[in-house]
Amino acid sequence: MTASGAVEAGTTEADADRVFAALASAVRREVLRLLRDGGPQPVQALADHFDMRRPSLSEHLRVLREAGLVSEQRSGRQRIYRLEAAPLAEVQDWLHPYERFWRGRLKDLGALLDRMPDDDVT
Amino acid sequence: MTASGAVEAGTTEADADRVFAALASAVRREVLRLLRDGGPQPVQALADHFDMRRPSLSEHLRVLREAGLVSEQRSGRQRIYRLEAAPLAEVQDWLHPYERFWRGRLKDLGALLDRMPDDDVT
DNA sequence: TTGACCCGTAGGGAAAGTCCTACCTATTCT
DNA sequence: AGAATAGGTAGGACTTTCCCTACGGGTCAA
Repeated sequence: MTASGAVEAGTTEADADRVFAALASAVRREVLRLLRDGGPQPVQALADHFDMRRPSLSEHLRVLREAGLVSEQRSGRQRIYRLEAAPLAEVQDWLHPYERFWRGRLKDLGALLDRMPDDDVT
Repeated sequence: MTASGAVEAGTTEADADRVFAALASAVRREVLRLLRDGGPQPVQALADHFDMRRPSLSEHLRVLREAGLVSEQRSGRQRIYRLEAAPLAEVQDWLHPYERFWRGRLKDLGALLDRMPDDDVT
């Protein structure tokens, strides 16, 4: 009921924790970029881009997998990793309510309204 | 040249690390939501929403501050915290190149193209 | 000035993250 | 079958995070 369901509207806070934590690493973001620009790839092809032992990269891949950001498909003795962007779509959804804070001049209106709850701050 | 510059186009990987890491905590995301919906507030008002000692919340606020997600303004013996959404705008920018992976049927086209770089995966 | 209040910092302990070096399984080639 | 290849797991060292209890500095009210 967590990954195979149809729509799965409910994203828990723990899910969001995992996704943001997974993104909080330059190595893992680079892995996602490689999968985005280079398509699905086996581990070795990804590892070539990093100055790091393969077991360490394996752990990064595990973090990405548990966040739902990549999936693996076994093919012979290789594991093909593929980008799974659904969690990123949820990040974008999470972002929406904040948009008015940086969208053009609307920001000024928003900031003005936000200043009202307090009495005066000089 | 890091926080007060005009446009500051260059966002380093370390900056992104800090922003995503800051967002990887339900407590800190809730702080952002409180500032978004309730406007700028002093620490005590924020602390009332959490089952946590205030010094701990202070550390969370420091993490958010160092990520540029909030700013503080001293007012008497209070510190008014305000949402700073600029880093969130950069998160959205980071997200853009991934959009085609979840946008409608375009996803299928993208997935098809992504499958080509490899020879055969059966 | 004394005391109450707001809030940050210091330091400690438990847990988690990140890298490493072995080591293991599964698959393919000869 | 035996060797080589692909890649995950185990366990250790080091660092970071996150919570806590003290404690210190600035501000306001009496």
